[in-house]
Amino acid sequence: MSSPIPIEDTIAQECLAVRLRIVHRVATRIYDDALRPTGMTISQLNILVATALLKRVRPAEVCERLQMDASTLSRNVERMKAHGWLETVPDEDRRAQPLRITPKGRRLLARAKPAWDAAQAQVQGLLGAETFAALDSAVRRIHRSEI
Amino acid sequence: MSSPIPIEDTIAQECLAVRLRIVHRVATRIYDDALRPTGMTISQLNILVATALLKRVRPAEVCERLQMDASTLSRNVERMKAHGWLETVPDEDRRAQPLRITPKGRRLLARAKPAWDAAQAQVQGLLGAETFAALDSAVRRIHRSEI
DNA sequence: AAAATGTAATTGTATATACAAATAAATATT
DNA sequence: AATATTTATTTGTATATACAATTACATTTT
Repeated sequence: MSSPIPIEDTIAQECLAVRLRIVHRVATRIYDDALRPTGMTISQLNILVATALLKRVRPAEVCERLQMDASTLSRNVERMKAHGWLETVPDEDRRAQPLRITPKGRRLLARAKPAWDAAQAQVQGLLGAETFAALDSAVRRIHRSEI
Repeated sequence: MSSPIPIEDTIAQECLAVRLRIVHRVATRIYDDALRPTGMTISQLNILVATALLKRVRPAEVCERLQMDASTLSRNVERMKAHGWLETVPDEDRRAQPLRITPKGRRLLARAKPAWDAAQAQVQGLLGAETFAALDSAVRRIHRSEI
């Protein structure tokens, strides 16, 4: 006669979310600390990188890539435009507000690179090599499944 | 003569943070969607589980386990107390405000279990088996390194 | 014992996030 | 062509998060 396992034991032992969220908090803290002297956060750096990479990109495509709600991106872009790091360019479809990185944004990116290097190395050490591969394949699966 | 690789290419190809944050957003969406009928979020469920597991726990210990800032936990607990899911019990050290799950909180936990099961299965499928192991060992490393 | 230091938690303020609703413009339907 | 539907983005509102400062209490130092 064994007593049933309490719900909290099962969830604590198996929950993916709690582990993912812990790692997310720790990593965000490390990147944000490193980036603080640049005035940018890791969330904003990821948006800046996506924009620089795609040259000229609609908010909706950044949302798709980063799996971010459009309203979240909108507020982040608002702050980044206020800093002069991003700008909006006209589009044939007048609903669209394509984004482009500004020269000031490019300079910020160059200045932030060493801070990113340091944070990346620190988080890599904390998470272990297998974690990058796991996250990368998870992201690929997410992007494939959203077709 | 090869041109240098642009900063945005390097960061996009290697950044742990962007991958972690994408997976975090997707997983949070799935758990929160599943839990919505219960009135609880996955962040709150994780706090409820930690409290139930430890019977009677100081906020500072929950913060340590979940790697959450004390002010963040304070606001979350505030909401959960307003719902009647958690309560504060007295402590010898009068600075401390130990937490305990209420009977209402226990009933919520039981009611939320099937929703958690469904979300957990869905996220497991999306992230793949190797991801749980990677995250779990990362969390263990984080907890060990914070001694 | 008084003063200084340390610790636990909360409060002020800001960013990050998402859902729901609104707005504006393009496309499809009748 | 007028109406309906869809699409792109923003705005309203709420939770999640953290840093800095504050409050209240405990411990250590003098």
